Amino acid sequence: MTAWSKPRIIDRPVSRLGNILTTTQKEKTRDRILGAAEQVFANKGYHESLVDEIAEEVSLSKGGIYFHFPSKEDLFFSVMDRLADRLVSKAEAAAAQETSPLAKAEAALMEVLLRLGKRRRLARILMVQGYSMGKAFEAKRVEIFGRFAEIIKANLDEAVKAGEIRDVDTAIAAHVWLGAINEIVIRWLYEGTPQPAEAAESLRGILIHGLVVEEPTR
Amino acid sequence: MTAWSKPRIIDRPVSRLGNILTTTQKEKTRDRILGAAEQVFANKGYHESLVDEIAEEVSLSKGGIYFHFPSKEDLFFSVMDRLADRLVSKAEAAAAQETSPLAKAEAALMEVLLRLGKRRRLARILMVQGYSMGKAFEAKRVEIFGRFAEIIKANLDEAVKAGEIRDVDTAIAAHVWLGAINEIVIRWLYEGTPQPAEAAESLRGILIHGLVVEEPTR
Amino acid sequence: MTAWSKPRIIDRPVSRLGNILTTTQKEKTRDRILGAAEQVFANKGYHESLVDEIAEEVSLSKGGIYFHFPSKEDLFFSVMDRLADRLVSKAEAAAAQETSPLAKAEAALMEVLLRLGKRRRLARILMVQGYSMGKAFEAKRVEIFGRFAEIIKANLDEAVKAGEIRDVDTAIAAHVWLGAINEIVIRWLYEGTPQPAEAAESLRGILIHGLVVEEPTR
Amino acid sequence: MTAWSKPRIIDRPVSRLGNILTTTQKEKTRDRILGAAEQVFANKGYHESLVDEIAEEVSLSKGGIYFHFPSKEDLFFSVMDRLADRLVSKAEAAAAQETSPLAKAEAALMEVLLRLGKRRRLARILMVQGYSMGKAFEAKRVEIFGRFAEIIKANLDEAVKAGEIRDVDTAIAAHVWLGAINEIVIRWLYEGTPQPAEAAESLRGILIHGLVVEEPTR
DNA sequence: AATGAATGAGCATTCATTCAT
DNA sequence: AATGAATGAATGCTCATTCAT
Repeated sequence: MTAWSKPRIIDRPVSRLGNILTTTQKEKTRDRILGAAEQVFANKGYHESLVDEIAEEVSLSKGGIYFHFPSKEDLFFSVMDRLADRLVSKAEAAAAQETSPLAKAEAALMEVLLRLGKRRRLARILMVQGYSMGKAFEAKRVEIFGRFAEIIKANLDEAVKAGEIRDVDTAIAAHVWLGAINEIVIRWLYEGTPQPAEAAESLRGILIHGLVVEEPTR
Repeated sequence: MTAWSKPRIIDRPVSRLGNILTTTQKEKTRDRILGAAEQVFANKGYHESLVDEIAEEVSLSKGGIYFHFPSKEDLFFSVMDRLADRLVSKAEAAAAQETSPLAKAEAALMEVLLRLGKRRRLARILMVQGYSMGKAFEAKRVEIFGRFAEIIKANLDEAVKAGEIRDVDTAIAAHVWLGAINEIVIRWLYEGTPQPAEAAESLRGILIHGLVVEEPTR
Repeated sequence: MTAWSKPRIIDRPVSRLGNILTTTQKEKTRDRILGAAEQVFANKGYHESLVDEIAEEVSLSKGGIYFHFPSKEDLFFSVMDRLADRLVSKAEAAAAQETSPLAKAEAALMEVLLRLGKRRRLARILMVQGYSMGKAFEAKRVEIFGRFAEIIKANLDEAVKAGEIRDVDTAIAAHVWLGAINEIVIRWLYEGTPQPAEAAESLRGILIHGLVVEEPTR
Repeated sequence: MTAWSKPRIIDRPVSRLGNILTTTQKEKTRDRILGAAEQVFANKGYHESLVDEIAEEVSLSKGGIYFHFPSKEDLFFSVMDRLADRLVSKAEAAAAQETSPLAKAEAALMEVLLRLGKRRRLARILMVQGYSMGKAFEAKRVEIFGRFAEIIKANLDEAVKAGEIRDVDTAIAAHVWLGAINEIVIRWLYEGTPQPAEAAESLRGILIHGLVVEEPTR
């Protein structure tokens, strides 16, 4: 935050370089729409959100929305993508902070959990609303979860190579982790407790413990 | 009206035992509707399923459906409940076969996983469609998952007491388990692989391993 | 008219013969819709007619219309067909009154002309509105005109055989006749004059004269 | 605005002759639009043609179109007028080649028929699309047909005076001729056969024959 | 118990037109 | 002269629900 306060990228550097470095007015409006849509969709779900409401939220006419997005459906997808992009970036950044593969995986996981735990809206859209539509939509949720799973899996693979964890099916493990997060977050969303941050420690214990080398006798 | 005033031959068994042992015609129709609805909902999701379609499926008129169920919403809930009831029973039965608490929990979990893995329809409705509606509906999914979580948790609690597993937050553990199942099943639903039965072993390894006593050094 | 006053077909003879002789309630409503649609379409043209208006005209809800017709487009086609059917019947009946082939053709032609000349609504829909839409619709107009042309042509063919008229291309002749009617009626529709009935004599003279073998004295 | 205040080099020839001999840039663009519109309207009909499409066709923005034409409706009218003007000129030129009144009328008629027969686009717009709109538009078609009718009628009147043809109602006769052309062309448009050029001889035979005083030997 | 015709509120999408630049 | 983002009125169609029989 503070870092941003000094040098700033100028809003409309009209240069011969074209749009490479600039954010056009059109893009800004598009972004405002995305923001408003995110809010409305998170609050009311896809079906109960009206294009009119989103338009009102951005102080734009309904037609204005349709100038930027071909359909309500497409708009929803764009919202999901934007959220996922951000979350993936954060998760990757968190992973980059760590050195050991297992720690990287763990960091990514926790980053996602805690971030979802802080932003109900984000959580609602990513975890829940993705299902709210026909077949076409469900695929989107799967796609996005897949992206997260990839990150986790890649690190787990490294961890296996490094001998940090047992030689389990890392793809399944990655989905187990995500599934766990999903469930915890949803439960929080609907029952209000426990907050993801509170559940984090137990969750980490169970998940990590499930993979580490020390073969339990049982 | 007038036609009804005369005595008519009733085609359903009227016994003094009341409805305890008999299945009235009405109940049979209700059940047929439920079955048809289950199919349609599973295939097309709540919003894309039309009451007309369900009616057609049961060879009943739309009005006929409404004689048995007050609303489409209610019908959907009933379908979910019926499915959940059955699944819970199976899970409990599976648990009853085992003796050690951990084994009971594990058995219940696996039963659910494998059963979902065998019936896409069941899985789709329970795992996915529950979200497909407004706020009111989402709660249903949470409620049902809660029932499963309860069973798991109860057994895990016993397992803790028995010293079979570490003293973790069993509520969270239960949800981790369910979340894992959920994710694996959804992935299978959309990507077709791995089949739950195939993933079962890895899954079991990871989840059980995450709880058992043998403290790993890490 | 008067003929109808005595013996009448009963509205709902519920017999074992089923619907063969009866007009069901549904069919009556369908017919009322057709009538209202005919009026609205004739007055305002296809595009400027609203389904709402038609509904209002029949005192039915918009949904009611859609219960009977799958789309506005289909409704319009049905209106055209109904009108064409009637007109074709009349034309055939008129032809049947005559004995010589040429007289038959002539009678059919005149019947159509005069009937259109009496009912602006009929004329507007058949002659003009058929074009009011995309490709799909234009074909309808062509189809209907084709039906009329067939009748004329068939009789002209006979007339040729009978030596009543010259051996011209009867298909073209039939279309010339229809084109002439079309133009006269449209002109009347828009300029109000001359009324088809007034133009009939001149028209007949020109058209028949164009075909007969020798200078007819008539 | 400020930029415009300075004197600028004008790229269009400004002569004292005004616009009589020069075609301004603006007029050229206007013409290009007209050409593109003609194409689009002919292909898709008025309602299904979008201003956007026409704009794209001319490589102009939608706003650009509106700088030259006040409305889509007006643009369509202009297209019709342009086409009609050309066709009228040709018809008149063709008539001027002949000497006898009847031959003049006949020449004009044939010119129109054959020219329409060569250019589907022209035919579609003039014969069919004129109806494609509300009341206001239909009048245009009537107006244009009226112009053609006038030419025919004037010559027929002369022919009557000259004793070439019978003393029929020339207004009606003119419309009969046009109606015949109309129908033949439309039939060709939709059924592809016979081509106007092929039908011309039969058509001429029937129409002329319908007017001439005695059985023409021709 | 069931039918099926009818309701009516609901809504996404279209597109000609405008206007600041 | 031209752009293109934005407007906003317009409207066909859907579908859960009702209700007279």
